[in-house]
Amino acid sequence: MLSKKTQYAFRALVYLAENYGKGPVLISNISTRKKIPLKFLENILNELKKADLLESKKGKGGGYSLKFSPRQINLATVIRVVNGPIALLPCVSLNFYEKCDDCDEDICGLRKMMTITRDATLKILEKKTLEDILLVGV
Amino acid sequence: MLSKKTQYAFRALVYLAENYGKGPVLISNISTRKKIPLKFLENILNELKKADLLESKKGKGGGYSLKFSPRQINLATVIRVVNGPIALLPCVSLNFYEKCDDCDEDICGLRKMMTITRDATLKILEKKTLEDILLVGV
DNA sequence: TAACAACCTACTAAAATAGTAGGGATATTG
DNA sequence: CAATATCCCTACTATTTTAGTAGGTTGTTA
Repeated sequence: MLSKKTQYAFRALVYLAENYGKGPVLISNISTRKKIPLKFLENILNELKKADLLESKKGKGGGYSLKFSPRQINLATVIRVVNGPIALLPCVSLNFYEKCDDCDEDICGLRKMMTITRDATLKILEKKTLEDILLVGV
Repeated sequence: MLSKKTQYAFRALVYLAENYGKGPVLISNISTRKKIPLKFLENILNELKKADLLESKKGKGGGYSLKFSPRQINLATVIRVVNGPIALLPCVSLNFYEKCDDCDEDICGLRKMMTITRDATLKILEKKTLEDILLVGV
Protein backbone atom coordinates (compact mmCIF):
# COMPACT_ATOMS: atom_id res chain seq x y z
CA MET A 1 0.00 0.00 0.00
CA LEU A 2 1.05 3.55 -0.67
CA SER A 3 1.84 5.55 2.45
CA LYS A 4 -0.22 8.55 3.41
CA LYS A 5 2.74 10.67 2.45
CA THR A 6 2.60 9.27 -1.06
CA GLN A 7 -1.10 9.94 -1.32
CA TYR A 8 -0.47 13.52 -0.22
CA ALA A 9 2.27 13.78 -2.81
CA PHE A 10 -0.08 12.68 -5.56
CA ARG A 11 -2.77 15.10 -4.49
CA ALA A 12 -0.29 17.95 -4.46
CA LEU A 13 1.16 16.96 -7.81
CA VAL A 14 -2.25 16.72 -9.43
CA TYR A 15 -3.06 20.17 -8.10
CA LEU A 16 0.19 21.49 -9.51
CA ALA A 17 -0.61 19.75 -12.77
CA GLU A 18 -3.90 21.61 -12.91
CA ASN A 19 -1.96 24.83 -12.47
CA TYR A 20 0.82 23.95 -14.85
CA GLY A 21 1.96 26.96 -16.83
CA LYS A 22 0.22 29.44 -14.54
CA GLY A 23 3.21 30.27 -12.38
CA PRO A 24 4.24 29.08 -8.89
CA VAL A 25 1.72 27.84 -6.33
CA LEU A 26 2.16 28.44 -2.60
CA ILE A 27 2.64 25.54 -0.22
CA SER A 28 0.03 27.12 2.02
CA ASN A 29 -2.38 27.23 -0.91
CA ILE A 30 -1.90 23.55 -1.68
CA SER A 31 -2.13 22.72 2.00
CA THR A 32 -5.46 24.48 2.40
CA ARG A 33 -7.05 23.38 -0.85
CA LYS A 34 -5.95 19.78 -0.59
CA LYS A 35 -6.22 19.44 3.19
CA ILE A 36 -2.65 18.37 3.73
CA PRO A 37 -0.79 19.29 6.97
CA LEU A 38 1.33 22.29 6.06
CA LYS A 39 4.70 21.35 7.51
CA PHE A 40 4.39 17.79 6.35
CA LEU A 41 3.62 19.02 2.86
CA GLU A 42 6.69 21.26 2.98
CA ASN A 43 8.87 18.19 3.44
CA ILE A 44 7.13 16.29 0.70
CA LEU A 45 7.39 19.05 -1.89
CA ASN A 46 11.00 19.57 -1.01
CA GLU A 47 11.71 15.89 -1.61
CA LEU A 48 9.95 16.05 -4.94
CA LYS A 49 12.04 19.04 -5.85
CA LYS A 50 15.27 17.26 -4.93
CA ALA A 51 14.13 14.41 -7.13
CA ASP A 52 13.89 16.94 -9.94
CA LEU A 53 10.13 16.74 -10.38
CA LEU A 54 9.38 20.24 -9.11
CA GLU A 55 10.98 23.64 -9.20
CA SER A 56 10.61 26.33 -6.58
CA LYS A 57 10.95 30.04 -6.19
CA LYS A 58 11.46 31.89 -2.92
CA GLY A 59 10.09 35.24 -1.78
CA LYS A 60 7.00 37.10 -2.89
CA GLY A 61 5.37 35.57 -5.95
CA GLY A 62 7.21 32.36 -5.21
CA GLY A 63 6.00 28.82 -4.68
CA TYR A 64 6.24 25.46 -6.39
CA SER A 65 5.55 24.36 -9.92
CA LEU A 66 6.00 21.21 -11.97
CA LYS A 67 9.36 21.10 -13.65
CA PHE A 68 7.91 19.17 -16.59
CA SER A 69 4.52 18.91 -18.19
CA PRO A 70 2.01 16.59 -16.49
CA ARG A 71 2.37 14.25 -19.43
CA GLN A 72 6.05 13.78 -18.73
CA ILE A 73 5.73 12.77 -15.08
CA ASN A 74 4.81 9.12 -14.74
CA LEU A 75 3.40 7.41 -11.67
CA ALA A 76 6.26 4.96 -11.18
CA THR A 77 8.70 7.84 -10.78
CA VAL A 78 6.56 9.53 -8.16
CA ILE A 79 6.06 6.32 -6.20
CA ARG A 80 9.76 5.55 -6.22
CA VAL A 81 10.65 9.00 -4.92
CA VAL A 82 8.12 9.17 -2.11
CA ASN A 83 7.12 5.60 -1.33
CA GLY A 84 10.13 3.51 -2.29
CA PRO A 85 10.37 0.25 -4.22
CA ILE A 86 7.59 -0.92 -6.50
CA ALA A 87 8.63 -4.58 -6.58
CA LEU A 88 7.32 -6.91 -3.87
CA LEU A 89 10.75 -8.23 -2.92
CA PRO A 90 14.05 -6.35 -2.49
CA CYS A 91 15.88 -8.88 -4.68
CA VAL A 92 13.48 -8.10 -7.52
CA SER A 93 13.65 -4.33 -7.35
CA LEU A 94 15.27 -2.46 -10.23
CA ASN A 95 15.89 0.76 -8.34
CA PHE A 96 16.24 -0.47 -4.75
CA TYR A 97 17.84 -3.86 -5.29
CA GLU A 98 19.10 -5.80 -2.27
CA LYS A 99 20.49 -9.31 -2.29
CA CYS A 100 18.48 -11.78 -0.24
CA ASP A 101 20.83 -13.50 2.21
CA ASP A 102 19.82 -17.11 1.75
CA CYS A 103 18.29 -17.20 -1.65
CA ASP A 104 17.69 -20.90 -2.13
CA GLU A 105 15.76 -22.51 -4.96
CA ASP A 106 12.35 -21.99 -3.35
CA ILE A 107 12.85 -18.32 -2.83
CA CYS A 108 14.12 -18.04 -6.35
CA GLY A 109 10.95 -19.64 -7.62
CA LEU A 110 9.15 -16.92 -5.75
CA ARG A 111 11.58 -14.42 -7.18
CA LYS A 112 10.63 -15.44 -10.68
CA MET A 113 6.93 -14.91 -9.95
CA MET A 114 7.60 -11.55 -8.33
CA THR A 115 9.63 -10.47 -11.33
CA ILE A 116 6.73 -11.22 -13.62
CA THR A 117 4.43 -9.33 -11.29
CA ARG A 118 6.74 -6.36 -11.13
CA ASP A 119 6.97 -6.15 -14.91
CA ALA A 120 3.20 -6.15 -15.26
CA THR A 121 2.88 -3.42 -12.63
CA LEU A 122 5.62 -1.26 -14.12
CA LYS A 123 4.21 -1.55 -17.60
CA ILE A 124 1.25 0.43 -16.32
CA LEU A 125 2.82 2.73 -13.76
CA GLU A 126 5.52 3.86 -16.16
CA LYS A 127 3.05 4.59 -18.92
CA LYS A 128 0.45 6.44 -16.87
CA THR A 129 1.18 10.05 -16.02
CA LEU A 130 -0.23 12.96 -14.03
CA GLU A 131 -2.09 13.92 -17.16
CA ASP A 132 -3.92 10.60 -17.18
CA ILE A 133 -5.06 11.29 -13.64
CA LEU A 134 -6.33 14.72 -14.65
CA LEU A 135 -8.20 13.42 -17.67
CA VAL A 136 -10.34 11.09 -15.56
CA GLY A 137 -11.97 14.07 -13.88
CA VAL A 138 -12.94 15.57 -17.24
CA MET B 1 6.98 -4.75 -0.33
CA LEU B 2 6.14 -8.07 1.24
CA SER B 3 6.92 -8.24 4.96
CA LYS B 4 9.49 -10.65 6.30
CA LYS B 5 6.63 -12.62 7.75
CA THR B 6 5.18 -13.07 4.28
CA GLN B 7 8.50 -14.18 2.89
CA TYR B 8 8.77 -16.74 5.69
CA ALA B 9 5.25 -17.87 4.92
CA PHE B 10 6.14 -18.47 1.29
CA ARG B 11 9.27 -20.38 2.18
CA ALA B 12 7.34 -22.59 4.56
CA LEU B 13 4.55 -23.13 2.05
CA VAL B 14 6.94 -24.07 -0.71
CA TYR B 15 8.60 -26.56 1.62
CA LEU B 16 5.21 -28.02 2.47
CA ALA B 17 4.42 -28.12 -1.23
CA GLU B 18 7.54 -30.18 -1.79
CA ASN B 19 6.29 -32.57 0.85
CA TYR B 20 2.71 -32.62 -0.29
CA GLY B 21 1.19 -36.08 0.04
CA LYS B 22 3.98 -37.35 2.28
CA GLY B 23 2.24 -36.71 5.61
CA PRO B 24 2.61 -33.92 8.16
CA VAL B 25 5.81 -31.90 8.57
CA LEU B 26 6.99 -30.63 11.97
CA ILE B 27 7.20 -26.91 12.64
CA SER B 28 10.67 -27.53 14.06
CA ASN B 29 11.66 -29.26 10.85
CA ILE B 30 10.52 -26.35 8.71
CA SER B 31 12.15 -23.91 11.11
CA THR B 32 15.54 -25.66 10.89
CA ARG B 33 15.53 -26.37 7.19
CA LYS B 34 14.25 -22.97 6.15
CA LYS B 35 16.00 -20.92 8.85
CA ILE B 36 12.86 -19.34 10.20
CA PRO B 37 12.62 -18.40 13.92
CA LEU B 38 10.63 -21.23 15.50
CA LYS B 39 8.09 -19.34 17.55
CA PHE B 40 7.49 -16.80 14.82
CA LEU B 41 6.91 -19.63 12.38
CA GLU B 42 4.41 -21.19 14.78
CA ASN B 43 2.29 -18.06 14.58
CA ILE B 44 2.55 -17.87 10.83
CA LEU B 45 1.55 -21.49 10.23
CA ASN B 46 -1.32 -21.13 12.63
CA GLU B 47 -2.60 -18.13 10.71
CA LEU B 48 -2.34 -20.02 7.46
CA LYS B 49 -4.29 -22.84 9.02
CA LYS B 50 -7.03 -20.50 10.21
CA ALA B 51 -7.20 -19.16 6.67
CA ASP B 52 -7.85 -22.74 5.57
CA LEU B 53 -4.65 -23.16 3.60
CA LEU B 54 -3.08 -25.72 5.93
CA GLU B 55 -4.20 -28.54 8.12
CA SER B 56 -2.51 -29.69 11.29
CA LYS B 57 -2.24 -32.75 13.47
CA LYS B 58 -1.18 -32.79 17.10
CA GLY B 59 0.86 -35.39 18.98
CA LYS B 60 3.41 -37.87 17.73
CA GLY B 61 3.45 -38.11 13.95
CA GLY B 62 1.78 -34.73 13.80
CA GLY B 63 2.71 -31.53 12.05
CA TYR B 64 1.45 -29.35 9.25
CA SER B 65 0.49 -30.13 5.68
CA LEU B 66 -1.11 -28.28 2.79
CA LYS B 67 -4.86 -28.62 2.79
CA PHE B 68 -4.94 -28.49 -1.02
CA SER B 69 -2.54 -29.40 -3.77
CA PRO B 70 0.18 -26.83 -4.55
CA ARG B 71 -1.58 -26.13 -7.82
CA GLN B 72 -4.69 -24.99 -5.97
CA ILE B 73 -3.01 -22.42 -3.74
CA ASN B 74 -2.43 -19.15 -5.57
CA LEU B 75 -0.09 -16.37 -4.55
CA ALA B 76 -2.73 -13.68 -4.16
CA THR B 77 -4.47 -15.74 -1.49
CA VAL B 78 -1.28 -16.20 0.48
CA ILE B 79 -0.37 -12.53 0.29
CA ARG B 80 -3.81 -11.46 1.42
CA VAL B 81 -3.71 -13.76 4.43
CA VAL B 82 -0.26 -12.86 5.66
CA ASN B 83 0.59 -9.49 4.18
CA GLY B 84 -2.76 -7.78 3.68
CA PRO B 85 -4.12 -5.83 0.71
CA ILE B 86 -2.65 -6.18 -2.75
CA ALA B 87 -4.03 -2.90 -4.12
CA LEU B 88 -1.99 0.26 -3.64
CA LEU B 89 -4.85 2.24 -2.11
CA PRO B 90 -7.46 1.16 0.46
CA CYS B 91 -10.28 2.54 -1.69
CA VAL B 92 -9.19 0.25 -4.51
CA SER B 93 -8.87 -2.96 -2.53
CA LEU B 94 -11.31 -5.77 -3.25
CA ASN B 95 -10.75 -7.62 0.02
CA PHE B 96 -9.73 -4.82 2.36
CA TYR B 97 -11.77 -1.93 1.01
CA GLU B 98 -11.89 1.31 2.96
CA LYS B 99 -13.53 4.52 1.87
CA CYS B 100 -11.15 7.45 1.48
CA ASP B 101 -12.44 10.36 3.54
CA ASP B 102 -12.16 13.19 1.05
CA CYS B 103 -12.15 11.49 -2.28
CA ASP B 104 -12.25 14.42 -4.66
CA GLU B 105 -11.86 14.25 -8.41
CA ASP B 106 -8.07 14.23 -8.29
CA ILE B 107 -7.85 11.33 -5.95
CA CYS B 108 -10.42 9.55 -8.05
CA GLY B 109 -8.23 9.98 -11.09
CA LEU B 110 -5.53 8.32 -9.09
CA ARG B 111 -8.04 5.71 -8.02
CA LYS B 112 -8.71 4.85 -11.63
CA MET B 113 -5.00 4.33 -12.30
CA MET B 114 -4.58 2.24 -9.19
CA THR B 115 -7.52 0.09 -10.18
CA ILE B 116 -5.91 -0.66 -13.51
CA THR B 117 -2.66 -1.45 -11.75
CA ARG B 118 -4.38 -3.72 -9.26
CA ASP B 119 -6.09 -5.65 -12.03
CA ALA B 120 -2.82 -6.24 -13.84
CA THR B 121 -1.17 -7.41 -10.64
CA LEU B 122 -4.02 -9.69 -9.66
CA LYS B 123 -4.20 -11.24 -13.08
CA ILE B 124 -0.80 -12.71 -12.36
CA LEU B 125 -0.91 -13.32 -8.63
CA GLU B 126 -4.21 -15.15 -8.86
CA LYS B 127 -3.03 -17.37 -11.67
CA LYS B 128 0.36 -18.31 -10.28
CA THR B 129 0.43 -20.98 -7.60
CA LEU B 130 2.82 -22.74 -5.26
CA GLU B 131 3.33 -25.27 -8.02
CA ASP B 132 4.63 -22.56 -10.33
CA ILE B 133 7.18 -21.63 -7.70
CA LEU B 134 8.27 -25.26 -7.40
CA LEU B 135 8.60 -25.72 -11.14
CA VAL B 136 11.16 -22.93 -11.44
CA GLY B 137 13.62 -24.94 -9.41
CA VAL B 138 13.34 -27.94 -11.74
C1' DT C 1 15.16 46.75 4.86
C1' DA C 2 10.73 44.61 5.56
C1' DA C 3 7.84 40.99 4.09
C1' DC C 4 7.51 36.84 2.10
C1' DA C 5 8.21 32.14 1.16
C1' DA C 6 10.88 28.19 0.61
C1' DC C 7 14.63 25.52 3.22
C1' DC C 8 16.87 22.90 6.94
C1' DT C 9 17.65 20.32 11.24
C1' DA C 10 15.87 18.09 14.70
C1' DC C 11 12.43 16.32 17.51
C1' DT C 12 8.10 13.46 19.02
C1' DA C 13 3.99 10.26 18.91
C1' DA C 14 1.82 6.50 17.19
C1' DA C 15 1.56 2.44 14.66
C1' DA C 16 3.39 -1.60 12.37
C1' DT C 17 6.83 -5.18 12.17
C1' DA C 18 9.53 -8.75 14.01
C1' DG C 19 10.08 -11.32 17.09
C1' DT C 20 10.01 -13.85 22.35
C1' DA C 21 8.07 -16.26 26.55
C1' DG C 22 5.66 -19.55 28.71
C1' DG C 23 2.23 -22.27 29.64
C1' DG C 24 -2.33 -24.92 27.83
C1' DA C 25 -4.82 -28.27 25.01
C1' DT C 26 -4.94 -32.39 22.54
C1' DA C 27 -3.34 -36.67 20.42
C1' DT C 28 -0.48 -40.99 20.49
C1' DT C 29 1.78 -44.78 22.49
C1' DG C 30 3.25 -47.98 26.00
C1' DC D 1 -3.65 -43.81 32.64
C1' DA D 2 0.75 -41.63 32.33
C1' DA D 3 4.32 -39.82 29.56
C1' DT D 4 5.56 -37.57 25.67
C1' DA D 5 4.93 -35.20 21.51
C1' DT D 6 3.09 -31.53 19.08
C1' DC D 7 0.33 -27.84 17.99
C1' DC D 8 -2.28 -23.80 20.24
C1' DC D 9 -3.04 -19.50 22.74
C1' DT D 10 -2.26 -15.13 25.20
C1' DA D 11 0.59 -11.72 26.11
C1' DC D 12 4.71 -9.21 26.12
C1' DT D 13 8.97 -6.54 24.16
C1' DA D 14 12.21 -4.31 20.95
C1' DT D 15 12.94 -2.14 16.69
C1' DT D 16 11.66 0.30 12.73
C1' DT D 17 8.66 3.02 9.99
C1' DT D 18 5.17 6.39 9.45
C1' DA D 19 3.19 10.67 10.34
C1' DG D 20 3.61 14.82 11.83
C1' DT D 21 5.55 19.18 14.63
C1' DA D 22 8.71 23.04 15.99
C1' DG D 23 11.48 26.66 15.17
C1' DG D 24 14.91 28.93 13.22
C1' DT D 25 17.73 30.08 8.37
C1' DT D 26 18.34 31.51 3.79
C1' DG D 27 17.18 33.58 -0.25
C1' DT D 28 13.84 37.08 -3.10
C1' DT D 29 11.29 40.84 -4.11
C1' DA D 30 9.48 45.40 -3.62
